[in-house]
Amino acid sequence: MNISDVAERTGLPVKTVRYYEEIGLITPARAANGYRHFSDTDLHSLAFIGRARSLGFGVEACRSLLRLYDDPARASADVRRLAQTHLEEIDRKIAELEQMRATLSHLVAACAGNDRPDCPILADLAAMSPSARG
Amino acid sequence: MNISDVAERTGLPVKTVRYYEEIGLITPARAANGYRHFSDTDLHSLAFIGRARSLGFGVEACRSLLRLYDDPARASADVRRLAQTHLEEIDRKIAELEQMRATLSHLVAACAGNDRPDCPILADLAAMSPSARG
DNA sequence: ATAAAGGCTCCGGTTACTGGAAGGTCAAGA
DNA sequence: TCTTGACCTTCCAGTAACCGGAGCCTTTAT
Repeated sequence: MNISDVAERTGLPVKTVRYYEEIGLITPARAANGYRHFSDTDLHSLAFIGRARSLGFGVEACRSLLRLYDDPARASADVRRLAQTHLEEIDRKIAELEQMRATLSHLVAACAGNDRPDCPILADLAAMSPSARG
Repeated sequence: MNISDVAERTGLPVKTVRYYEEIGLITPARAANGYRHFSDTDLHSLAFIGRARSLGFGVEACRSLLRLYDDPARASADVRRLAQTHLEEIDRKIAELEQMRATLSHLVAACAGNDRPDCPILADLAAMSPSARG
């Protein structure tokens, strides 16, 4: 299979597939003309990576997961630990975004949104903290 | 005030303050020796930016907000629109993370996390979609 | 024969900084 | 006066995970 075939079948952009090769996640064979030739294993790895990426794993975590997948002697505890760590990171991000959302939605609701200059949003941003006020 | 003073008072790293000058968010004066000299206005702008950044606004949005803040003839509707757009972006991100979280926590819960190789997490990642199975 | 489609590499840009190197400046103490 | 150490400066490189495009080669179809 050529690169556009695997791109279509994995849903990954062609550029991304080349990138994954560049960073050593996959190592497709090369045809005589220099074209990449993807095996079913390559295709499978790419699909695996794509799925992991869609769950928010970073590419280095994907590399680890792929290694674990390829290791018949792996311990599921290692996989679980990776996923657990990532899950905690997601929870942190959600909490941060929820915090922003709370403040922001409050401010948006308080803003008249008309042609007058008065604006609680700007007022909030401009309110200096004691330390900055000196 | 020198750069470390404003850094301390705004809570922003020195490097970040220099960066904000580089991209034109602030334009501090320079002393004869080349040192940046920050006015109260600069300090205030930096605090404003820091607060906006903490609400998740991108630096370009910060630039817009700062411009609006400096424009006495602004319409609060413009500010509100900016904040509303950002709020929607936050909601999109939260939804995406919640989706990841749901799948991931399900998988983590299903994984024994012992020294055996069987792992539902890897099984999920390895499950090929029909399009890829082709 | 030619043109479109697909492939290749390499370079630069994205976001918002961060770290570090090399070197000038300033205030305080011996 | 000299030195030490804390500041300050600029410039360069790197981070995450790609994306866009230039310039060039190969294959496929007409």
